[in-house]
Amino acid sequence: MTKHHVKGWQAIQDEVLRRIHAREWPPGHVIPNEVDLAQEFGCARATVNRALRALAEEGLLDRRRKAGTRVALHPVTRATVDISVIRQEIEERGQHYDYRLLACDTASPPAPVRATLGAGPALHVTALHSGDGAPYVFEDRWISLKTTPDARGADFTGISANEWLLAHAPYTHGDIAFSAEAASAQDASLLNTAEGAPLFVVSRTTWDHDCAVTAVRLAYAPGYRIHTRIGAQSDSAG
Amino acid sequence: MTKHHVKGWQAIQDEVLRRIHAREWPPGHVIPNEVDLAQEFGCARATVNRALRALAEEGLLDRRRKAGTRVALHPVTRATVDISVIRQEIEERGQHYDYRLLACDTASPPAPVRATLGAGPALHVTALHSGDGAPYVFEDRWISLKTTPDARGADFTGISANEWLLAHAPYTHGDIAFSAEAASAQDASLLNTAEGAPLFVVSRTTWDHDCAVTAVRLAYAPGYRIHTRIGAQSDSAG
DNA sequence: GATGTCATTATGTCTAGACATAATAATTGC
DNA sequence: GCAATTATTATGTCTAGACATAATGACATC
Repeated sequence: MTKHHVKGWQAIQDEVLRRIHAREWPPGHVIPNEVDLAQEFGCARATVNRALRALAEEGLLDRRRKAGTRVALHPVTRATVDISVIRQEIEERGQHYDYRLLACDTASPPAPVRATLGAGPALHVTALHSGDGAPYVFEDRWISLKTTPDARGADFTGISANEWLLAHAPYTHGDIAFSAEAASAQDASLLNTAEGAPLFVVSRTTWDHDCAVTAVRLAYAPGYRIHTRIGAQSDSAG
Repeated sequence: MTKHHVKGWQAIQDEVLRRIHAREWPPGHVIPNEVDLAQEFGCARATVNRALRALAEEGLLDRRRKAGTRVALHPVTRATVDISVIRQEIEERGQHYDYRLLACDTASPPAPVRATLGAGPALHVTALHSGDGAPYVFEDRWISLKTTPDARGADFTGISANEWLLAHAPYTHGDIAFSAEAASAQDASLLNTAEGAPLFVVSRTTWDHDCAVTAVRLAYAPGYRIHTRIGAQSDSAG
């Protein structure tokens, strides 16, 4: 009813956020429709739509045609993790980046890799990325030579496979998994830790349409953690 | 120049994506401005804006006023991880959810927790969540009684602190870290594994404006992995 | 040469109105 | 009563035009 006459869709978002947070609109509550809100805020419906859509994308609101907009009942915490190039990741910590190629052979990948990468010939590249001389992450990668034949002639001593692929092999979608693994003998010796030590491992596979491009296992040195913030938005604590 | 006359902003997004992917617009390339693209696609500028803005939010395009829009040079892989309520997480795996409260005391939190949660009195809640009888995750939580005094009277035997807070304690923002830790003696006995075993650990702290609400450490049973897809969009493989 | 102003440019956002679409509610026919 | 049809409703999207804003480049000034 009150005309707030705020300016911009962000101000509307803030006000909606405030009401959710203040439990004026508790979880599950159906909020007024866009036309009513537009009138209340003294703006066009498109502006309200912009604000509500953004909140829905963040998982805070559930929107369904005809049914209306309601405050999310199971506010799924949506954490966005930015994964950059390893060199960049190390340099952002203010450390000197160092890279060492360990091996690079054409081989037939083991069964678990072959399951995702396909049966064709593949390039097996292993490398160690270091920060200020200390081992940072061990990269164990398989590149499909069927999808990316150019990789055969690439020289991974100067540029990491990580970055070479960035520049030469596009992909359409991928698949990431985070897990904790016990360090193998190889992991341990490379990362300068004990066998069996808990390592943070990122496993990634990328596809170009239907063809798998590369599968990589990144084993980080002990102490590594991925850190991210959730929301300047609101939900409920859980 | 060619009029494609596609329908909808998603079709425009697809076409832009195709050009990026086909290296017609390589990384770093400045793409035509919105007005020109709108003319090419035979639509309003707002529609082009919608498509490009979505791609920029995904990290694929860099947009700056006046400078124009260019294909991202360092395509940061942006993985969004959805973290739901533990009960839901287990039930989605088709398992029977079981919850057991281990302890619930008012105490002064240890230094590392106190650093984030503040010096006031806090409730220490520990619990074990299981799926089909097998231990799934060990929850070790501190709740600030200054921020959430109601927690003192709550009964966490029937409902987990995880879910109680969802319903009673709103938050504005938070902080998540994923790491790999060696199982402590307590972790090991509860999760039915060996001491020193690699565990996937999620550490989360949430705030309500300036006041910390709760800090929790979730130690998952061995084998746990967080899994997510990246992009139906395009980038480069890395 | 260094600095400050102004015009230009591309994106950012807003408006008012329109049609599309999906899901629900009401109504009709059997 | 039950099923099929129709109306209603709220969101989804698009349009054409407008002004705002930030960054750049050109020009003028010191």
